[in-house]
Amino acid sequence: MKKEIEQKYYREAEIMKALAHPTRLFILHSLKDGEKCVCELTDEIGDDISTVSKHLLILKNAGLVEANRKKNWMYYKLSAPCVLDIGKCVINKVIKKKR
Amino acid sequence: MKKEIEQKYYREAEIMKALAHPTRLFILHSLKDGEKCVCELTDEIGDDISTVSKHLLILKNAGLVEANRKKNWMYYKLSAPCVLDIGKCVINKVIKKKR
DNA sequence: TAACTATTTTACCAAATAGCCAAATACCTG
DNA sequence: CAGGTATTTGGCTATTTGGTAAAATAGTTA
Repeated sequence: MKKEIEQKYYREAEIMKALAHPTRLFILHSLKDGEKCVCELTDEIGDDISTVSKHLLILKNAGLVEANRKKNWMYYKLSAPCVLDIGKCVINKVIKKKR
Repeated sequence: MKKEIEQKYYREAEIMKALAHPTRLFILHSLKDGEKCVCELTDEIGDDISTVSKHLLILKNAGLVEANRKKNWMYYKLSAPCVLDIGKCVINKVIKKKR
C-alpha cells in the first residue's frame, strides 16, 4: 500500500473511529436540531459526565462537532450535519441482511 | 439512553468499527471493480497474510463483503458497493477543515 | 493417499480504548 | 476574593484491537 494512499485512508479511518461508538452516534443524532450543553447530553445518556465529556472531545478532535461556551455551559453542535446521513445506504442494506 | 436506541446505535457502531481501519478502507476500495483473492489483496497491502485474513473476517462479520471459494482461492467482493461513498460529504468537509 | 497451495485459526504480546472516581480548571455571581 | 456550578483532565483498571508466527484446515492435483 503506497504511502500517500495509506495516509489518505488513515485520515478517513480516524473519522470512522470517532463514529464507531454507540454513545457517540447517539450524541450526533441528538444534536440534529441544534446545540446542547454537556449536562443535557449527560442526562439523556446516563453515563458519568466525565465519560460524556471525553466522547465529545473525540468527536471534536475528529472535526465532527464544534464547542462554544456560554456562561458556565459548554454547548456542542454538529459541524457537518450531513454526518447524520452517513452510511445510510450501507446500514440499511447490511443490517437488513443480518437479521 | 433507552434500550432500543442503544441497540440501534450499537449495531451501527459495529459497522463503523469495521470501517475504522486504514487497511480495511483500502481493501473495500480495492474491491470496487470486482472480486479479488486474499493473496492479491495481501500483495497490494504488504502485511502478513494472516493479518489481511483477519481484516477480511471483520469486514465479512460486519456484512460489508462476501466470500466465495474457487479452487484454492478465496475471493472477496463488496456486498454493498455503496459503501465506497460512505461519509463522502463528511470526509470532504471535515478533512478540508483540518488542514 | 500424499504432497502442495491458499487461507484461517490459535496463542501470545503490545498498544489503544472505555469507563469511573477524584482532582483540577473555567467561569459566574455575590 | 469566596463560593458555587459546569466541564475537563489525570489516574486507574478492565477490555478490546492489531500484529506476527506457528499450527490447523480446505481444497487441488499428482
